[in-house]
Amino acid sequence: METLRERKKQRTRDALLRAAVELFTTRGYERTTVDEIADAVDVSQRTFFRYFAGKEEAALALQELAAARFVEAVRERPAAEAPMEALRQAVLEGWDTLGEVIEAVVPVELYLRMYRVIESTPVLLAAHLRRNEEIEDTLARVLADREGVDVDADPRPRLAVAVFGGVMRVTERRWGTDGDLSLDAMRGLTIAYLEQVGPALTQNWRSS
Amino acid sequence: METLRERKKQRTRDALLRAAVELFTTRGYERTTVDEIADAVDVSQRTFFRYFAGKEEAALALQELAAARFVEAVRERPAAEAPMEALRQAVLEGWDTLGEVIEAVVPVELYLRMYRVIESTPVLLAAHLRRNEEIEDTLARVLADREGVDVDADPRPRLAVAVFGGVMRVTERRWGTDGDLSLDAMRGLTIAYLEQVGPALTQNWRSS
DNA sequence: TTGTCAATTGTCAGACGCTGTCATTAGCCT
DNA sequence: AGGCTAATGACAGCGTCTGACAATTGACAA
Repeated sequence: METLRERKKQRTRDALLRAAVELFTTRGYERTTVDEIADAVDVSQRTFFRYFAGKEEAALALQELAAARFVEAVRERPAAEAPMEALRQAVLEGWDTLGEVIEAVVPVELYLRMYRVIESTPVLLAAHLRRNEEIEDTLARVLADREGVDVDADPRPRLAVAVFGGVMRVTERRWGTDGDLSLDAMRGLTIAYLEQVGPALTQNWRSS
Repeated sequence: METLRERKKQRTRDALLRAAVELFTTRGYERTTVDEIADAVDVSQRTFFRYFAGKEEAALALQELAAARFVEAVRERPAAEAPMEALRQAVLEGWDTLGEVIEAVVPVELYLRMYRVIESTPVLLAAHLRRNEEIEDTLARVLADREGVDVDADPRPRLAVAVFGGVMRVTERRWGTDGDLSLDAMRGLTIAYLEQVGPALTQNWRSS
């Protein structure tokens, strides 16, 4: 069982995260100060920085949950599966179960709106993309392990993951731009776009 | 002919950029303050911010030159060329002629060292990746125009560019990690990695 | 040449993110 | 209960960046 101190810390962190996301999605990221977040939870500004390395980290914390889940899903895919297929299945699985994970902290509604804030805030988008690269690095190692190749000598794991990541980014952006901001819509786009990668690279666009 | 005022402005900007890159590559990005850059050129801190939107912009200005050149090269590719081939040729052409463009502002040596600074400085890497995405957006439009498809309705231009961009990023990172930090080495890696994309996506990695 | 106008710059003040330090508070454990 | 340690608050300070205003300097016409 958890100690009182740990429970208190968890509650403070959750409260800070909730307040931050709430403010970011209403007032906007840049127009929200750390002081406002801290005040909303009634702690000092210094305490905020003890729970989050910076304002950015609070803004990306929810995405981090989704990402961690995705990496886990890839790790648990059967080894017999081809690399790209494992990534595909893992990401689809992720969209299906994401709701539960997020809902434990904030309403899914907020998660979806936070996504748009990230996409429309240059500094957040930049941080998000950098984080994506770190995740791709992890995934490349996972795939290399599965296939028994050396990730430093063989470029194929990194190439495959980079291509997959690129497609997912295009999907993500399209999703954020379209009107339908739901996990179901994301699922559909993911499937459709992954199917079109082959044709986009090899076929003649004009003849279709 | 240029007016005196314009020449002076250009000289100030060049001097600031040179001083900034010089300091970034020696002392490091984070450990260099805007005041130091401004002092090195003997202007006020405020003036620095009139020439550059922020410290970041000064750090990425050289990369911006290279990127602009690349986009131009794609625009000038013959329309008959397949999309991916046009990108491939343009980027190779870019590596060949990059030296001249850079040398007009700073020694190429500094450009190459600045690349490593970007790669190893989280906030700069993040900004670099975001800028890459903007460029990919531009390229998608260029390709869509060439092929006569609608960039908003047809996902293939964005997918193709994203895949290409992903491969280039892997190449770039490998280049920065390897010892040989020359434009020739970059050229070689680019060719090799682009050749391996197909195999990485379709073939079985274990059997080769 | 000189006076007027506009552009460039310096100075100052201040917001905001973030960090180090130290005293204070509050939970933990014997 | 009382000592130990972790968490917090309060304060001071650094660095990036912005707004406002005054001073300077180049452009251009009378």
